Amino acid sequence: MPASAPRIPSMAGEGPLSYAIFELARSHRGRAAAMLRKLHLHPGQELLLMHLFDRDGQTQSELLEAVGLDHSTVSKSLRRMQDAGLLVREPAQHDRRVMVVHLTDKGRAVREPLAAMWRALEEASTRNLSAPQADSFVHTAYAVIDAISDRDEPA
Amino acid sequence: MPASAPRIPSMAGEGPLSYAIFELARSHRGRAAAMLRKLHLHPGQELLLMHLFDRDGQTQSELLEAVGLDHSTVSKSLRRMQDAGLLVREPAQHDRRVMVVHLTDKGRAVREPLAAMWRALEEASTRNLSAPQADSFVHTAYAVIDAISDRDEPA
DNA sequence: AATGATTATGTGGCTAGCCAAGTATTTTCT
DNA sequence: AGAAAATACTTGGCTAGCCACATAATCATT
Repeated sequence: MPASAPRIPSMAGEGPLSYAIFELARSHRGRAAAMLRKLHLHPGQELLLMHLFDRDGQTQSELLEAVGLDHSTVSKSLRRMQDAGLLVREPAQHDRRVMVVHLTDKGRAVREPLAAMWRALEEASTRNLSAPQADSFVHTAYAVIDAISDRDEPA
Repeated sequence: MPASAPRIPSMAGEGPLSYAIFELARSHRGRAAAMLRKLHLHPGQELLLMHLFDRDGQTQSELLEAVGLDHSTVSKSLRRMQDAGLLVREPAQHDRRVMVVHLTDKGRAVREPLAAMWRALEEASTRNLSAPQADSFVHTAYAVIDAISDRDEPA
């Protein structure tokens, strides 16, 4: 029992849904991080790998657009993943600014274990949930994402 | 339109709920970070403040237990918050290991703006949601939290 | 063709967060 | 009392992630 249920500060009552998202994110990330560590991955790296599994040889820009993170974050993560032997970056021929990212054998080898991790994480997360309840949750989650990422400055 | 909807990698299909939590966490954190920046706070600091608003003069251990983060994280955050003039740390009289944390006037001044931020964040998050839908979402979120933070190693 | 803008990426600097190791003080145990 | 263990906190080291600035290469414009 490491998590030691955090106490809820009274100000959280100003935003019950927001606070719930907050706590959920922390729990979920912690759990995912523990599972990823067994695959020798750091949180966030699995996202890049998953996009490369879908299409190897993407440029850094394409990946960055796909994951939606800052380009500096992606740049640094990819460098560390290259250092770890998961992938290789090479400048493109027709445009020497562009870096093309290719998985290595070691990178490709993570595919099945990573898929298994997602299944295990999903199983753990939905343990207390009925199927419709999970569906509804996912649906609402995307509605919230739409609501808060729509425009930058609300007004 | 900064967010630029990230593409969903096919492996996310192994864990639709987990992936939704993932994306929701990122959107929500980004939005909260932007709002907190206007209060000159960094993400995570508001949690510590909120607990101090409930009870000033807590020890570092009590705070750490309350927020559920690593003690080193709390230690560093509190130091930076002290540097920023939000709070003061002083060793306790009866036990000189213990650091007692007190809000400064500047720290207390953040209370109302922070509460307003939570209300604004909640309003933005629930914009597309009916009240029962939001309630149900929160309920499910805590069910997921219970499920994944229950025990450390599932088996 | 040369200049200026745009694009693609890298670097530095900051905070959050974790783990592991270290220090200091108190408590416990022999 | 003295030694060992537990407690409270700090520090160092690492990655993620952001912003801001810098660099290089391509494209556009005159």
